[in-house]
Amino acid sequence: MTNSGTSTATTKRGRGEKSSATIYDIAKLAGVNPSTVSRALSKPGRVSAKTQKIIEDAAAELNYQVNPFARALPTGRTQTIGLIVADITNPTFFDIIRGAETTGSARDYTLVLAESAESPETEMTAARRLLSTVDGLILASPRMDDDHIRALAADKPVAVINREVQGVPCVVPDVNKGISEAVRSLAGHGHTKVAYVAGPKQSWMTSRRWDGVKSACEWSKLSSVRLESSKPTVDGGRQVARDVLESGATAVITYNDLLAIGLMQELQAGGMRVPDQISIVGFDDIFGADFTTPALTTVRSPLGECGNRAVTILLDMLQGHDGPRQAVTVETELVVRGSSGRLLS
Amino acid sequence: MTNSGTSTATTKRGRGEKSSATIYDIAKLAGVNPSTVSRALSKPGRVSAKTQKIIEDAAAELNYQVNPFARALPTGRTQTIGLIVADITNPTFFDIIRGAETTGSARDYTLVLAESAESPETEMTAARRLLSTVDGLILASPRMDDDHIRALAADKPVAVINREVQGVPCVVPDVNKGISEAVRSLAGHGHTKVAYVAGPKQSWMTSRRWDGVKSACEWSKLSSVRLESSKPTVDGGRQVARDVLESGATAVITYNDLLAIGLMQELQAGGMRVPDQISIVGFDDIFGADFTTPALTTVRSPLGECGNRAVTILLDMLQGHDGPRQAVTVETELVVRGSSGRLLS
DNA sequence: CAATTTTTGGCAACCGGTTGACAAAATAGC
DNA sequence: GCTATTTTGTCAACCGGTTGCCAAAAATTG
Repeated sequence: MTNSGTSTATTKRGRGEKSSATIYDIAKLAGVNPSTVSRALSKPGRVSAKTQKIIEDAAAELNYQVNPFARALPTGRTQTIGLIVADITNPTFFDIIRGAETTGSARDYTLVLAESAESPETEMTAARRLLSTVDGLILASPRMDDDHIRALAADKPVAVINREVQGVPCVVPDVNKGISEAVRSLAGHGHTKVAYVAGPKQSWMTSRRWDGVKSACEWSKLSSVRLESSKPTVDGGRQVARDVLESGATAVITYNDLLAIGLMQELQAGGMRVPDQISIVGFDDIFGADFTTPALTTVRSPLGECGNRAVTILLDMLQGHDGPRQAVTVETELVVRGSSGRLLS
Repeated sequence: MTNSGTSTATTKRGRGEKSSATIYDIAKLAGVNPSTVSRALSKPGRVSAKTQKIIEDAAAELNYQVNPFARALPTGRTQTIGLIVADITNPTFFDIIRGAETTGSARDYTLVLAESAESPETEMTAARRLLSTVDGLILASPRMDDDHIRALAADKPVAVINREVQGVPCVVPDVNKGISEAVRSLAGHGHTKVAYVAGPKQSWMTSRRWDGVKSACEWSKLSSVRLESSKPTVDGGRQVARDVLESGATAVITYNDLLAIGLMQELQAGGMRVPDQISIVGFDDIFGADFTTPALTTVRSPLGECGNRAVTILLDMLQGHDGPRQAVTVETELVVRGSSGRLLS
């Protein structure tokens, strides 16, 4: 039925767009059927070596590039992966994006980025929209609930970073290792009371980290207290400074680095000497964590590896392998800088 | 790639993929021809009001979502924009990305992100690859040469941020305004010699900023000297500290904030008091610029607006309007923080 | 009321690939 | 040399939309 091999090369194709070579052009140049060209380009081996060479040479001569839409239509595949992050300007996601992009590129996949702006509704909308054009989806610190995530995973392969969801492959930093190191370090410096400044209420990682802090303090026989913050930002850290002082804690572990930085700035502005009078430990080791004076001690999450592993899992699933049954964990580690140390008064 | 789509879901449509409604399903339910459905959905008005309603109701009942590949094939349109940045983890690009994404979303476009890793070759490869799937492309601080950029623009609409390219629409911060404010401020504080720490040699903006610094210093009768850095990073700033001291300058303007931050850290580690003994001014007001002690004085580029304007220009071009003949400029402004001030010794 | 014009929905070709089915050509086995 | 099997290229239907062309129906005009 389709007999477009008769239409001329340079006009009327791709209506209104600049024309470029198609498999029909290659077929004409190589003297074979377009289906043979398609097979040669997407299933080498199904075509003889001699024919394969003729077609490859013709494709090179015509500077042929496959039209991804035309290929996606019959196959449903687009060689793209979607990645949704909670906040595109939150540096926690930089290395996740970087790791995902690097691994995807290595396997000829393009990354499409979107953000949820911390809203479960916006996140779901973005996810549904992306799912129609990508092969698989990664959700980094997703805000929607587990059922919604599983519903998405029923459509196409989904991987989650920074949260465990039953039935969906996940990559999660093992926060307990880094927290244990942090608490051990603080105990060794003579601290006896640790405050934990929490993150967003709907964040799975907020309570995970609090659980880790509590457990580690119990182990090291330190007392611990949880303080709420209004938002996981520098400003949120500033706002919680009074609560921290009133808590009587001499060491603070925050939900993320931004809170730690804001807290440090506010305490220093009030005359507190860090770490002489209070030690501060952040989380994630984000970009800018070492800009402060003193530089921030923090629990580093290997976020690049999170991105890397999530993409690897996704692409394996796209190739027919089952996703891992249990969450893949990556290790955190304490990065000691100047903001934590021995109490001097 | 392996053919994992061997299992069928419910019917033989979308081979191997989960089926969903198409215009053929709507046509059957509404009792009209598929072409009528297509017209109703993409050209309301070309169909009678009565038929339009029947079709819209049927589409809603079937939870119909247009397949973007199928639509892209005959029209060449995908409702996506590509954005290539030089370094995805360089905070200069965060607000560009944010501004672009926000404006794109508002007009129903998806943003596809890629990076050039500061390499003209990688950038060209990414650009060629993106151009086959997006409607238009934005290059932020591109590293490829002008001819290559114009070649891309010959294929599809292209807009450039942070650089002027003849024949291609550009959005460029007017660095001279911010630089003039910075130099005026330094002159007012009694400084007489300003060092400029340059950025990447192939960066168009490097020399633009140097020209601005030179001119502003001449105007204010300050002497100026240009120092090279090995890379536009915190480490690059550290490495140039000795050169800065040897130059005898009492004020420094750097190519970007990262250089300023590294420089400040190294000078402070060597016992210099900022700003009492040397003033430091950065550029762009990136994320983390106010983490330092003292917080960094910097020339803010309205990067979000750059992203915003570039998308607006691109989408206007996609709707048939000509791009602006001259570069669109956005104003920079000096943000005075603690790292610049009066000399005290 | 008839002729003319406009509106509207259907037909089918097309976008650029993929792929099952088929038959011709090539190869292997007896 | 003949038969059976395998290899290989072609045919054409398909993926899910779009749209030029056409004719029937509806509306308008004289």
